[in-house]
Amino acid sequence: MALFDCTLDGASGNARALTYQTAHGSFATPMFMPVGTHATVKGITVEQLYALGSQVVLANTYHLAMRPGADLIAEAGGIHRFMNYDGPMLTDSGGFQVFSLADTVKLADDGVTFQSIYDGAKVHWTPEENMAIQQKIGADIAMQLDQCAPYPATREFVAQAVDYSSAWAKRCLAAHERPDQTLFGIVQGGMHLDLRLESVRRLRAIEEESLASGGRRFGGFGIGGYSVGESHEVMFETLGRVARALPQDRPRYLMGVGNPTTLVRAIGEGVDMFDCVLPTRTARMGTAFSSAGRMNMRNAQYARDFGPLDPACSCPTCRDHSRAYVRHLVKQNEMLGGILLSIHNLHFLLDLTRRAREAVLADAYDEFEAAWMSSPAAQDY
RNA sequence: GGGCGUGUGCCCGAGUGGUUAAAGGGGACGGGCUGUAAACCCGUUGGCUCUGCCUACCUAGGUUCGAAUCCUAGCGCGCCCA
Repeated sequence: MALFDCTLDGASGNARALTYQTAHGSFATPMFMPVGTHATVKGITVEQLYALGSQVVLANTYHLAMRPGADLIAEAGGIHRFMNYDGPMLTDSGGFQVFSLADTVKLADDGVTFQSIYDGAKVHWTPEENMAIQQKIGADIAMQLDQCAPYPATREFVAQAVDYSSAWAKRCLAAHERPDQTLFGIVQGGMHLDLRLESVRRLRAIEEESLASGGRRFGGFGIGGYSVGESHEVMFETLGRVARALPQDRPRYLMGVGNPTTLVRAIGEGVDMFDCVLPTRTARMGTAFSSAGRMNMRNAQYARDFGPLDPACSCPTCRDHSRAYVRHLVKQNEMLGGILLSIHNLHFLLDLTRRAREAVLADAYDEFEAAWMSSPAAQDY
Protein backbone atom coordinates (compact mmCIF):
# COMPACT_ATOMS: atom_id res chain seq x y z
CA MET A 1 0.00 0.00 0.00
CA ALA A 2 1.17 3.47 -0.81
CA LEU A 3 1.26 6.18 1.81
CA PHE A 4 -2.23 7.39 2.79
CA ASP A 5 -3.94 4.77 0.66
CA CYS A 6 -7.35 3.92 1.99
CA THR A 7 -8.93 0.60 1.14
CA LEU A 8 -12.49 -0.45 1.80
CA ASP A 9 -12.28 -3.88 3.41
CA GLY A 10 -15.98 -4.30 3.92
CA ALA A 11 -19.30 -2.59 4.45
CA SER A 12 -22.52 -3.45 6.21
CA GLY A 13 -25.39 -1.07 5.68
CA ASN A 14 -23.79 2.32 6.12
CA ALA A 15 -21.04 0.98 8.35
CA ARG A 16 -17.61 0.59 6.82
CA ALA A 17 -14.30 -1.14 7.53
CA LEU A 18 -11.25 0.65 6.13
CA THR A 19 -7.52 0.16 6.19
CA TYR A 20 -5.46 3.31 6.07
CA GLN A 21 -1.75 3.52 5.47
CA THR A 22 0.49 5.99 7.30
CA ALA A 23 4.25 6.40 7.55
CA HIS A 24 4.07 4.64 10.92
CA GLY A 25 2.01 1.68 9.85
CA SER A 26 -1.60 1.18 8.95
CA PHE A 27 -4.73 1.35 11.03
CA ALA A 28 -8.05 -0.40 10.60
CA THR A 29 -11.46 1.12 11.19
CA PRO A 30 -13.86 1.50 12.87
CA MET A 31 -11.38 2.72 15.41
CA PHE A 32 -11.14 4.62 18.66
CA MET A 33 -8.11 6.86 19.24
CA PRO A 34 -6.88 7.39 22.82
CA VAL A 35 -6.19 11.03 23.56
CA GLY A 36 -2.65 11.98 24.51
CA THR A 37 -2.90 15.73 24.67
CA HIS A 38 0.55 16.48 26.08
CA ALA A 39 2.29 13.73 24.10
CA THR A 40 1.16 11.12 26.59
CA VAL A 41 -2.01 9.22 27.21
CA LYS A 42 -2.19 10.15 30.87
CA GLY A 43 -0.87 7.36 33.04
CA ILE A 44 -0.34 4.90 30.18
CA THR A 45 3.05 3.86 28.81
CA VAL A 46 3.55 3.28 25.09
CA GLU A 47 4.15 -0.40 25.84
CA GLN A 48 0.72 -0.55 27.41
CA LEU A 49 -0.79 1.21 24.39
CA TYR A 50 0.69 -1.39 22.06
CA ALA A 51 -0.55 -4.19 24.30
CA LEU A 52 -4.05 -2.69 24.31
CA GLY A 53 -4.09 -2.72 20.52
CA SER A 54 -4.36 1.03 20.32
CA GLN A 55 -3.78 2.06 16.72
CA VAL A 56 -3.61 5.87 16.61
CA VAL A 57 -2.77 8.27 19.42
CA LEU A 58 -3.96 11.84 19.42
CA ALA A 59 -1.87 14.79 20.56
CA ASN A 60 -2.78 18.43 20.76
CA THR A 61 -1.19 21.26 18.82
CA TYR A 62 -2.35 24.02 21.15
CA HIS A 63 -0.84 22.46 24.26
CA LEU A 64 2.32 21.18 22.62
CA ALA A 65 2.94 24.47 20.85
CA MET A 66 2.88 26.22 24.24
CA ARG A 67 4.81 23.52 26.05
CA PRO A 68 7.33 22.24 25.22
CA GLY A 69 7.10 24.09 21.89
CA ALA A 70 7.07 22.76 18.34
CA ASP A 71 10.75 23.60 17.77
CA LEU A 72 11.81 21.49 20.72
CA ILE A 73 9.77 18.55 19.44
CA ALA A 74 11.31 18.97 15.99
CA GLU A 75 14.74 19.09 17.62
CA ALA A 76 13.95 15.83 19.41
CA GLY A 77 13.31 14.28 16.03
CA GLY A 78 9.55 14.72 15.90
CA ILE A 79 6.68 13.66 18.11
CA HIS A 80 7.24 9.93 17.61
CA ARG A 81 10.88 10.02 18.62
CA PHE A 82 10.12 12.47 21.40
CA MET A 83 7.65 10.16 23.10
CA ASN A 84 9.20 6.94 21.82
CA TYR A 85 5.99 5.87 20.15
CA ASP A 86 6.16 4.08 16.86
CA GLY A 87 2.54 3.93 15.70
CA PRO A 88 0.36 6.36 13.79
CA MET A 89 -0.34 9.70 15.44
CA LEU A 90 -2.73 12.55 14.83
CA THR A 91 -2.53 16.11 16.05
CA ASP A 92 -5.65 18.15 16.60
CA SER A 93 -5.09 21.67 15.34
CA GLY A 94 -5.91 23.30 18.65
CA GLY A 95 -8.90 25.04 17.13
CA PHE A 96 -11.08 23.48 19.78
CA GLN A 97 -8.82 24.81 22.56
CA VAL A 98 -8.62 28.28 21.08
CA PHE A 99 -12.38 28.59 21.29
CA SER A 100 -12.96 26.68 24.50
CA LEU A 101 -10.12 27.99 26.64
CA ALA A 102 -9.67 31.64 25.79
CA ASP A 103 -12.20 34.25 26.79
CA THR A 104 -10.66 36.79 24.46
CA VAL A 105 -10.64 35.27 21.01
CA LYS A 106 -10.42 37.62 18.08
CA LEU A 107 -11.36 36.26 14.70
CA ALA A 108 -10.22 37.74 11.47
CA ASP A 109 -9.91 36.49 7.95
CA ASP A 110 -6.23 35.89 8.43
CA GLY A 111 -6.64 33.82 11.59
CA VAL A 112 -7.24 33.85 15.33
CA THR A 113 -5.76 35.85 18.16
CA PHE A 114 -6.07 34.50 21.69
CA GLN A 115 -4.40 34.54 25.07
CA SER A 116 -2.33 31.53 26.05
CA ILE A 117 -3.56 29.82 29.20
CA TYR A 118 0.04 29.03 30.08
CA ASP A 119 1.52 32.49 30.42
CA GLY A 120 -1.16 34.89 29.26
CA ALA A 121 0.82 35.76 26.16
CA LYS A 122 -1.12 36.97 23.18
CA VAL A 123 -0.87 34.40 20.39
CA HIS A 124 -1.81 34.91 16.79
CA TRP A 125 -2.31 31.92 14.51
CA THR A 126 -2.84 32.11 10.82
CA PRO A 127 -3.81 28.82 9.17
CA GLU A 128 -0.33 28.75 7.64
CA GLU A 129 1.33 29.15 11.04
CA ASN A 130 -0.83 26.41 12.47
CA MET A 131 0.23 24.14 9.62
CA ALA A 132 3.88 25.01 10.19
CA ILE A 133 3.53 24.02 13.86
CA GLN A 134 1.80 20.73 13.09
CA GLN A 135 4.40 19.88 10.46
CA LYS A 136 7.16 20.51 12.98
CA ILE A 137 5.45 18.28 15.52
CA GLY A 138 5.23 15.70 12.78
CA ALA A 139 2.23 13.50 13.50
CA ASP A 140 1.03 11.29 10.64
CA ILE A 141 -2.26 13.15 10.40
CA ALA A 142 -2.73 16.88 10.91
CA MET A 143 -6.10 18.54 11.35
CA GLN A 144 -6.98 21.83 9.71
CA LEU A 145 -7.46 24.90 11.91
CA ASP A 146 -11.20 25.26 12.40
CA GLN A 147 -13.75 27.10 14.49
CA CYS A 148 -15.88 24.88 16.69
CA ALA A 149 -19.18 26.61 17.45
CA PRO A 150 -20.63 26.05 20.91
CA TYR A 151 -24.14 24.75 21.55
CA PRO A 152 -26.54 26.36 21.67
CA ALA A 153 -25.42 29.06 19.25
CA THR A 154 -27.29 31.32 16.89
CA ARG A 155 -27.56 30.23 13.29
CA GLU A 156 -25.57 33.32 12.29
CA PHE A 157 -22.75 32.34 14.62
CA VAL A 158 -22.67 28.78 13.31
CA ALA A 159 -22.76 30.03 9.71
CA GLN A 160 -19.81 32.26 10.43
CA ALA A 161 -17.93 29.33 11.97
CA VAL A 162 -18.50 27.47 8.70
CA ASP A 163 -17.20 30.48 6.77
CA TYR A 164 -14.02 30.75 8.78
CA SER A 165 -13.46 27.02 8.88
CA SER A 166 -13.88 26.78 5.10
CA ALA A 167 -11.54 29.68 4.43
CA TRP A 168 -8.97 28.20 6.75
CA ALA A 169 -9.40 24.74 5.21
CA LYS A 170 -8.37 26.16 1.88
CA ARG A 171 -5.35 27.91 3.30
CA CYS A 172 -4.28 24.93 5.42
CA LEU A 173 -4.46 22.64 2.40
CA ALA A 174 -2.39 25.09 0.33
CA ALA A 175 0.18 25.46 3.11
CA HIS A 176 0.50 21.79 3.91
CA GLU A 177 3.61 20.31 2.29
CA ARG A 178 5.12 17.64 4.46
CA PRO A 179 5.10 14.46 2.36
CA ASP A 180 4.93 11.94 5.21
CA GLN A 181 1.98 13.70 6.81
CA THR A 182 -1.58 14.09 5.58
CA LEU A 183 -4.17 16.73 6.37
CA PHE A 184 -7.82 16.22 7.30
CA GLY A 185 -10.42 18.89 6.58
CA ILE A 186 -13.13 19.51 9.18
CA VAL A 187 -16.88 19.86 8.69
CA GLN A 188 -18.73 22.38 10.86
CA GLY A 189 -22.32 23.63 10.79
CA GLY A 190 -23.68 22.82 14.22
CA MET A 191 -27.05 21.11 14.24
CA HIS A 192 -28.18 22.73 10.98
CA LEU A 193 -28.26 20.19 8.18
CA ASP A 194 -28.08 22.80 5.43
CA LEU A 195 -25.04 24.46 6.98
CA ARG A 196 -23.42 21.08 7.48
CA LEU A 197 -23.97 20.10 3.87
CA GLU A 198 -22.74 23.49 2.72
CA SER A 199 -19.60 22.95 4.80
CA VAL A 200 -19.06 19.57 3.12
CA ARG A 201 -19.69 21.07 -0.31
CA ARG A 202 -17.08 23.76 0.29
CA LEU A 203 -14.49 21.26 1.49
CA ARG A 204 -15.00 19.22 -1.65
CA ALA A 205 -14.77 22.33 -3.83
CA ILE A 206 -11.59 23.41 -2.07
CA GLU A 207 -10.10 20.00 -2.69
CA GLU A 208 -11.11 19.97 -6.36
CA GLU A 209 -9.61 23.37 -6.84
CA SER A 210 -6.41 22.28 -5.14
CA LEU A 211 -6.11 19.14 -7.26
CA ALA A 212 -6.85 21.09 -10.43
CA SER A 213 -3.90 23.34 -9.71
CA GLY A 214 -1.55 20.49 -8.89
CA GLY A 215 -2.11 20.71 -5.14
CA ARG A 216 -2.93 18.04 -2.58
CA ARG A 217 -6.13 16.51 -1.39
CA PHE A 218 -7.47 15.92 2.09
CA GLY A 219 -6.45 12.63 3.61
CA GLY A 220 -9.75 12.34 5.40
CA PHE A 221 -12.44 14.43 7.04
CA GLY A 222 -13.15 15.42 10.58
CA ILE A 223 -16.72 15.97 11.65
CA GLY A 224 -16.38 18.63 14.33
CA GLY A 225 -18.83 20.61 16.38
CA TYR A 226 -20.82 17.67 17.72
CA SER A 227 -20.99 16.45 21.31
CA VAL A 228 -20.75 20.01 22.51
CA GLY A 229 -23.73 19.74 24.85
CA GLU A 230 -26.59 18.77 22.53
CA SER A 231 -28.65 15.64 23.22
CA HIS A 232 -27.75 12.45 21.38
CA GLU A 233 -31.01 12.58 19.49
CA VAL A 234 -30.25 16.08 18.20
CA MET A 235 -26.85 14.91 17.06
CA PHE A 236 -28.22 11.90 15.20
CA GLU A 237 -30.80 14.02 13.39
CA THR A 238 -28.02 15.20 11.09
CA LEU A 239 -24.92 13.08 11.68
CA GLY A 240 -25.69 10.30 9.20
CA ARG A 241 -26.51 12.65 6.36
CA VAL A 242 -23.35 14.61 7.03
CA ALA A 243 -21.11 11.55 7.23
CA ARG A 244 -22.47 10.11 3.98
CA ALA A 245 -22.15 13.42 2.16
CA LEU A 246 -18.39 13.09 2.61
CA PRO A 247 -16.25 11.23 0.04
CA GLN A 248 -16.63 7.47 0.40
CA ASP A 249 -13.01 6.72 -0.29
CA ARG A 250 -11.57 8.35 2.80
CA PRO A 251 -12.00 8.16 6.60
CA ARG A 252 -14.68 10.09 8.44
CA TYR A 253 -13.62 11.10 11.90
CA LEU A 254 -16.23 12.15 14.46
CA MET A 255 -14.25 14.38 16.74
CA GLY A 256 -14.67 14.17 20.49
CA VAL A 257 -17.01 11.22 20.74
CA GLY A 258 -16.25 8.29 22.99
CA ASN A 259 -19.53 7.45 24.57
CA PRO A 260 -19.95 3.73 23.75
CA THR A 261 -23.57 3.94 22.62
CA THR A 262 -22.99 7.06 20.52
CA LEU A 263 -19.97 5.39 18.99
CA VAL A 264 -21.88 2.23 18.06
CA ARG A 265 -24.66 4.26 16.50
CA ALA A 266 -22.26 6.58 14.67
CA ILE A 267 -20.45 3.65 13.10
CA GLY A 268 -23.85 2.55 11.85
CA GLU A 269 -24.18 5.96 10.23
CA GLY A 270 -20.90 5.60 8.37
CA VAL A 271 -18.35 7.12 10.75
CA ASP A 272 -14.92 5.46 10.89
CA MET A 273 -12.81 7.16 13.53
CA PHE A 274 -13.35 8.56 17.01
CA ASP A 275 -11.39 10.16 19.78
CA CYS A 276 -12.44 11.14 23.26
CA VAL A 277 -11.04 11.89 26.69
CA LEU A 278 -14.00 10.18 28.30
CA PRO A 279 -12.48 6.73 28.93
CA THR A 280 -9.25 8.09 30.39
CA ARG A 281 -10.63 11.09 32.22
CA THR A 282 -13.49 9.24 33.84
CA ALA A 283 -11.02 6.47 34.70
CA ARG A 284 -8.81 8.88 36.61
CA MET A 285 -11.91 10.13 38.38
CA GLY A 286 -13.00 6.62 39.38
CA THR A 287 -15.46 5.46 36.73
CA ALA A 288 -15.23 2.07 35.02
CA PHE A 289 -16.94 1.22 31.78
CA SER A 290 -18.46 -2.23 31.69
CA SER A 291 -20.78 -4.43 29.70
CA ALA A 292 -23.35 -3.79 32.42
CA GLY A 293 -22.98 -0.01 32.27
CA ARG A 294 -20.91 2.57 34.05
CA MET A 295 -19.61 1.83 37.51
CA ASN A 296 -18.55 4.50 39.96
CA MET A 297 -15.77 2.68 41.76
CA ARG A 298 -15.96 5.06 44.71
CA ASN A 299 -19.28 3.55 45.66
CA ALA A 300 -19.42 1.60 48.91
CA GLN A 301 -21.10 -1.33 47.19
CA TYR A 302 -17.74 -2.40 45.73
CA ALA A 303 -15.80 -2.34 49.00
CA ARG A 304 -15.97 -6.11 49.46
CA ASP A 305 -16.51 -7.07 45.86
CA PHE A 306 -13.58 -9.32 44.99
CA GLY A 307 -14.62 -10.05 41.43
CA PRO A 308 -13.20 -8.31 38.32
CA LEU A 309 -14.48 -4.92 37.13
CA ASP A 310 -16.24 -6.62 34.24
CA PRO A 311 -16.54 -10.42 34.11
CA ALA A 312 -16.81 -10.15 30.32
CA CYS A 313 -13.51 -8.24 30.01
CA SER A 314 -10.10 -9.66 29.12
CA CYS A 315 -7.98 -6.61 29.96
CA PRO A 316 -4.98 -6.81 32.32
CA THR A 317 -6.83 -4.94 35.05
CA CYS A 318 -9.73 -7.39 35.00
CA ARG A 319 -7.37 -10.34 34.71
CA ASP A 320 -5.28 -9.35 37.73
CA HIS A 321 -7.31 -7.18 40.06
CA SER A 322 -10.60 -7.02 41.94
CA ARG A 323 -13.21 -4.31 42.19
CA ALA A 324 -12.41 -4.07 45.90
CA TYR A 325 -8.74 -3.40 45.18
CA VAL A 326 -9.46 -0.83 42.48
CA ARG A 327 -11.95 0.88 44.75
CA HIS A 328 -9.39 0.94 47.53
CA LEU A 329 -6.82 2.58 45.25
CA VAL A 330 -9.34 5.14 43.98
CA LYS A 331 -10.50 5.98 47.50
CA GLN A 332 -6.92 6.43 48.67
CA ASN A 333 -6.13 8.61 45.68
CA GLU A 334 -3.41 6.22 44.65
CA MET A 335 -2.29 6.92 41.09
CA LEU A 336 -2.44 3.22 40.22
CA GLY A 337 -6.22 3.35 40.57
CA GLY A 338 -6.53 5.81 37.70
CA ILE A 339 -3.97 3.86 35.69
CA LEU A 340 -5.72 0.50 36.10
CA LEU A 341 -9.08 2.07 35.24
CA SER A 342 -7.58 3.86 32.23
CA ILE A 343 -6.24 0.57 30.92
CA HIS A 344 -9.62 -1.03 31.44
CA ASN A 345 -11.68 1.77 29.89
CA LEU A 346 -9.38 2.05 26.88
CA HIS A 347 -9.59 -1.68 26.40
CA PHE A 348 -13.36 -1.45 26.60
CA LEU A 349 -13.61 1.06 23.73
CA LEU A 350 -10.82 -0.46 21.65
CA ASP A 351 -12.41 -3.86 21.99
CA LEU A 352 -15.84 -2.45 21.16
CA THR A 353 -14.56 -0.97 17.90
CA ARG A 354 -12.64 -4.17 17.08
CA ARG A 355 -15.85 -6.15 17.43
CA ALA A 356 -17.67 -3.53 15.40
CA ARG A 357 -15.14 -4.05 12.62
CA GLU A 358 -15.62 -7.82 12.75
CA ALA A 359 -19.36 -7.27 12.47
CA VAL A 360 -18.89 -5.04 9.44
CA LEU A 361 -16.59 -7.55 7.77
CA ALA A 362 -19.22 -10.23 8.42
CA ASP A 363 -21.85 -7.87 7.03
CA ALA A 364 -23.74 -8.13 10.30
CA TYR A 365 -23.51 -4.63 11.67
CA ASP A 366 -27.25 -4.21 12.14
CA GLU A 367 -27.27 -7.23 14.42
CA PHE A 368 -24.23 -5.95 16.28
CA GLU A 369 -25.80 -2.54 16.81
CA ALA A 370 -29.14 -4.03 17.81
CA ALA A 371 -27.44 -6.32 20.29
CA TRP A 372 -25.62 -3.39 21.84
CA MET A 373 -28.72 -1.22 21.98
CA SER A 374 -30.67 -3.92 23.80
CA SER A 375 -27.82 -4.61 26.26
CA PRO A 376 -28.11 -3.33 29.81
CA ALA A 377 -25.18 -0.99 29.20
CA ALA A 378 -26.65 0.89 26.25
CA GLN A 379 -28.95 3.22 28.19
CA ASP A 380 -26.25 3.93 30.70
CA TYR A 381 -24.03 5.80 28.26
C1' G B 1 -0.02 17.49 96.77
C1' G B 2 0.32 22.62 94.28
C1' G B 3 0.26 26.04 89.89
C1' C B 4 -0.99 27.07 84.96
C1' G B 5 -3.42 25.47 80.59
C1' U B 6 -7.04 22.60 78.04
C1' G B 7 -11.76 19.58 76.82
C1' U B 8 -16.30 21.70 70.31
C1' G B 9 -20.04 17.39 65.69
C1' C B 10 -16.88 10.46 62.99
C1' C B 11 -11.54 13.00 63.32
C1' C B 12 -8.60 17.66 63.36
C1' G B 13 -9.94 22.51 64.30
C1' A B 14 -12.31 27.98 64.40
C1' G B 15 -15.56 30.38 67.49
C1' U B 16 -14.91 33.54 73.97
C1' G B 17 -22.64 36.33 75.93
C1' G B 18 -27.40 36.92 71.17
C1' U B 19 -27.37 37.05 63.33
C1' U B 20 -24.46 29.17 65.86
C1' A B 21 -27.20 23.00 64.28
C1' A B 22 -22.00 25.66 65.18
C1' A B 23 -16.41 28.57 60.04
C1' G B 24 -12.52 25.65 57.67
C1' G B 25 -10.08 21.01 56.70
C1' G B 26 -10.18 15.57 56.67
C1' G B 27 -13.09 11.31 56.44
C1' A B 28 -17.66 9.07 54.91
C1' C B 29 -21.71 8.93 51.32
C1' G B 30 -23.51 10.34 46.48
C1' G B 31 -23.40 12.90 41.56
C1' G B 32 -20.81 14.81 37.26
C1' C B 33 -17.00 14.28 33.43
C1' U B 34 -17.52 13.76 25.36
C1' G B 35 -11.40 17.06 19.29
C1' U B 36 -8.00 16.82 28.28
C1' A B 37 -5.82 24.04 31.84
C1' A B 38 -9.17 17.88 35.12
C1' A B 39 -5.17 12.07 39.93
C1' C B 40 -10.66 17.26 38.94
C1' C B 41 -15.38 19.67 40.03
C1' C B 42 -20.21 19.71 42.67
C1' G B 43 -23.59 18.14 46.52
C1' U B 44 -24.96 15.74 51.43
C1' U B 45 -23.04 14.70 56.28
C1' G B 46 -27.48 15.44 64.76
C1' G B 47 -32.85 13.84 65.03
C1' C B 48 -38.00 14.47 63.93
C1' U B 49 -44.65 14.23 63.04
C1' C B 50 -39.47 19.26 58.83
C1' U B 51 -41.73 26.65 56.13
C1' G B 52 -41.41 24.38 62.56
C1' C B 53 -39.77 21.66 66.79
C1' C B 54 -36.35 18.69 69.77
C1' U B 55 -31.40 17.45 71.18
C1' A B 56 -26.21 19.28 71.04
C1' C B 57 -19.95 22.18 72.13
C1' C B 58 -16.61 16.74 78.92
C1' U B 59 -20.26 16.19 83.48
C1' A B 60 -23.30 18.56 87.24
C1' G B 61 -25.00 23.00 89.09
C1' G B 62 -25.27 28.42 88.77
C1' U B 63 -25.37 33.78 86.66
C1' U B 64 -28.37 35.99 82.60
C1' C B 65 -34.11 37.94 79.00
C1' G B 66 -30.38 34.82 76.40
C1' A B 67 -24.43 30.54 77.42
C1' A B 68 -20.21 26.42 73.29
C1' U B 69 -18.83 31.27 75.15
C1' C B 70 -19.18 33.93 82.23
C1' C B 71 -18.97 31.52 87.51
C1' U B 72 -18.47 27.01 90.92
C1' A B 73 -17.38 21.93 91.60
C1' G B 74 -16.04 17.33 89.53
C1' C B 75 -13.75 14.26 85.78
C1' G B 76 -10.10 13.63 81.60
C1' C B 77 -5.71 15.38 79.17
C1' G B 78 -0.98 18.52 78.88
C1' C B 79 3.10 21.25 80.93
C1' C B 80 5.67 23.07 85.26
C1' C B 81 6.77 22.87 90.67
C1' A B 82 7.07 19.60 95.06
